[in-house]
This record gives sequence, C-alpha cells and structure tokens, in this order.
Amino acid sequence: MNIINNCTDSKERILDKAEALFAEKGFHAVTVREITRAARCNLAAVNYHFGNKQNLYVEVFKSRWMPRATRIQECFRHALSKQDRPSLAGIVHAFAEAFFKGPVSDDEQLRHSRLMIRETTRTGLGTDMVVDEVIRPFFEELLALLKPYWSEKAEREGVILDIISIFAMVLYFNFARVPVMRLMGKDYDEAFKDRLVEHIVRFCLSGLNMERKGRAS
Amino acid sequence: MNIINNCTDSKERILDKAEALFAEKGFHAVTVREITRAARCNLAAVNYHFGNKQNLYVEVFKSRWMPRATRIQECFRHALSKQDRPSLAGIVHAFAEAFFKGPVSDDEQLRHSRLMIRETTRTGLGTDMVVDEVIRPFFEELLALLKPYWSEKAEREGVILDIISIFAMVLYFNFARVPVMRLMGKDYDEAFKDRLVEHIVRFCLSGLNMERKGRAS
DNA sequence: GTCTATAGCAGGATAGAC
DNA sequence: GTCTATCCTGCTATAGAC
Repeated sequence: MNIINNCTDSKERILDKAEALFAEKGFHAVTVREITRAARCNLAAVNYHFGNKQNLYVEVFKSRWMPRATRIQECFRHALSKQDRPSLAGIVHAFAEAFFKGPVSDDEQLRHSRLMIRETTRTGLGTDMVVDEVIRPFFEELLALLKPYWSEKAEREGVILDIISIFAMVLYFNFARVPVMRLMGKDYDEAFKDRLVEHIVRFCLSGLNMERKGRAS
Repeated sequence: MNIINNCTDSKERILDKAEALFAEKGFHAVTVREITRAARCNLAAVNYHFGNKQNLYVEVFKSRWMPRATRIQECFRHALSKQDRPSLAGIVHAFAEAFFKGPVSDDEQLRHSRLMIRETTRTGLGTDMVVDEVIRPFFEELLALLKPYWSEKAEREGVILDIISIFAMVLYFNFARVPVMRLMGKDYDEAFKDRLVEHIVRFCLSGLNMERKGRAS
C-alpha cells in the first residue's frame, strides 16, 4: 500500500494545473509548455495523455468542472432537504449559499465560475455538454421547485426570466469579484460572503432596498 | 470634396475589424493576419499604425469602446431629463433601456458587452482606464441619483450592492444572450428586448414575481 | 502610407530512446 | 509512462522598396 503509483499521477497533476491556468487566462493564452512546467512533468505528457491541447481542455470540464458542479447542486439539495417545507426564501438562500459557501475551496470556487463565464463567452469550441448535461437539467429542477409559488397570472416564460435572474445575481457576484472588491473596498472573506448571500436573497425576493415613491416612464 | 482620403482609412478599418474579432474570440485567439485580412489591408499595417498588437487592443478601447460607453450614458441621462422628477422605476427603466435599446446597433451592442466581460475576466492586461474613467464615474453618478430614495435604515454599502445588482441584471442579460436565447427559445428582437427591459425593471424593483408564502432558513 | 519579403521565434505535435 | 530532441507551422515584428 505504500507503493507510489505514478501511473496516473502526472495525468491528474496536469488536469489540476490546466484547469487553474485555463480559468485564469483562457484557452489560447495558456501554452502546453506552461501547463507541463506547472505540473512538473514533461512537455510530451499532454500529448501522451490527452492527444492534444484541445482534448485536454474538454477533459478538464469532464473530470473537474462537471463533477464539481454536481457537488454544488447536491449541496443545494441537501440544504433544501433539511427544510420541512421549503419557502421561497429558503430556496433562494440554499441556492446562493451552495455557490458562495458550498463544498469547494475559495480557489476552486473562483476558477469554477471563471471557466463557466469563459464558456459562456466562447464561440464554437463546443463544450455544449456543460449546458446539456449540467445546467439545463438543474434549471428544469429549479423550475419544478418554484412551480408551487407561481402566482396565477405568472406564465412560464416570466418564471424562466426570474430563474435566469437568480442565476445572474449569483454568477455575477461570483465572477466579477475583482470589480466588486474594488467598489466595496472589501475582500471576499467569509463575513463578506455571508453578506452577499443575504443581499442576493433579499434582492431576489423584494428588489431594491429603497422606499417606493410612485412610478413613472 | 470628392477626394478619397485613404490616409487614415485603413487605420479605421483595422480598428473596426479588430474590435469585432477581439470581442468575438478574445485577444489571444485573434491573429494580426486575421485582422488585416478582414480589414482588407496589409499585414504590416497594424505595426505601422499601432506599433504592436497589444497597442491596437488598447486603442480599440480608447477610440471605440469608451466613446460608445459615453454615448450610452448620455442616452440614459437624456431619458432621465425628460422625466420631470424621475421615479425609482424611471431611473432603472432609463438605465436598462439605454443598454438594450440605446444609440448603438445590435452588433455593436453585443460586441460592446462582450468586450466588457472579457476585460472583467482578464487578469493583468490592464485597461484600468475603462474602470477609472468610465465605469466608476458613472457608478458615482448613479449613487447620487439614488440617494434621495434610500430608506433611513439603508447604509451606503447596501446601496452599492443594490447598484451592482442592477448592473448585474443588465450586463448578464446582455452578454449571456446565447444561453438566454436557448433557454427562452427566442431571438433578441425588438419585442424581446422590450420584454427584457420590462422584466429587469420589475425584478429590480420588487424581486421575484411570485406569491410570498412566509420565510424560512 | 502601403506593400513584399523575411527575420526570428514560440507554439503544438511527434519520433524514438529509455 | 516518461524523457530528449526535433519538426514544422504559424505567429509577431521589422527592413526596405515603392
């Protein structure tokens, strides 16, 4: 049991470092040399294990990103299961908390959302499996969860826009950490994340925290 | 007056095509060859006019992105000036409408937000002037505009979070067009944009469009 | 200001020894 | 499975004619 198994070791190291670098700089800005250097292995290892750089990128999503997304979703479900009959606030809260205070380290959290944004922005490189296998099923799940709360007049399209909006809030505060920190003059420490979760829940439930003085336009 | 002035013409064409390509694919994925081919000029033209590829990128922001951002802001101010005493809804509406139905074409709109997201995601390449000269001043302007609407208990930090949230809604629905279109099964035509503006105003003002059934967690 | 030609280099990928 | 050495393509950047 003390035998050090190097067989798949370098492969794992490459996946780790590749994910970190792709998240930080994007696919084209990262070189294979950079990845193998960071993973302390040989240049040829990427082609040996993955065939080419592009396959490595896809493999990062398959073996790192998607399982992590699943873990976050499970964290969300677990939090819900602890509520006897989840309220609307409870659902949104569980959702935001799974993202900000979920089962992943802060570094992982950041690279996770950065990779997601890069994929959203990307054109063509085709990791559609991310949407088809992870995002959309979860989306449908949320839709079903929220269904009991629709008011009579709300139609499906409007509810979809609402759900996208919850996503927008969580994702934006995640990936736009740098400008948010600059504007707020705060780090993303635990206290601030608590604050963010609280803010997101409140905003999603009742909008701007201001007095309402009539409407116009 | 009929003399065709080619002096700065190719420079302008390069800036146009470079912006479109950088927005679509990102800095590293675009080659100088690709840009000059699209701009129908010689490979050497980029280095002649801008020194190098990096400078061209910065120049795209200076001469295209920032002026356009200014135009959008002016559109917002103009819409506000037509309201005698702008309401909260009027302010959010003018903001969303300036972004979605503002003074720029649909193509420009898309490339504008994509470039902004790419800059937000970027690490290091330093176009801080975008934040310092455009975003932050506008942010302060919004803060001052909303000040009369703070409830007594709201503190400055909370209001900043609120404003970031309005930005988050508008930006997300802009740059995430592709997944939004997939989820909604709709194009970003004028009718859908109207719908989006309406949704954003409502969501920012009163949150989820659902019945409230108590709170939990 | 625009072009051709090319220098000079960094990148992805592969062959083949161990 | 891991390494070294190397190929070759495609890139940025420049030199110099027009």
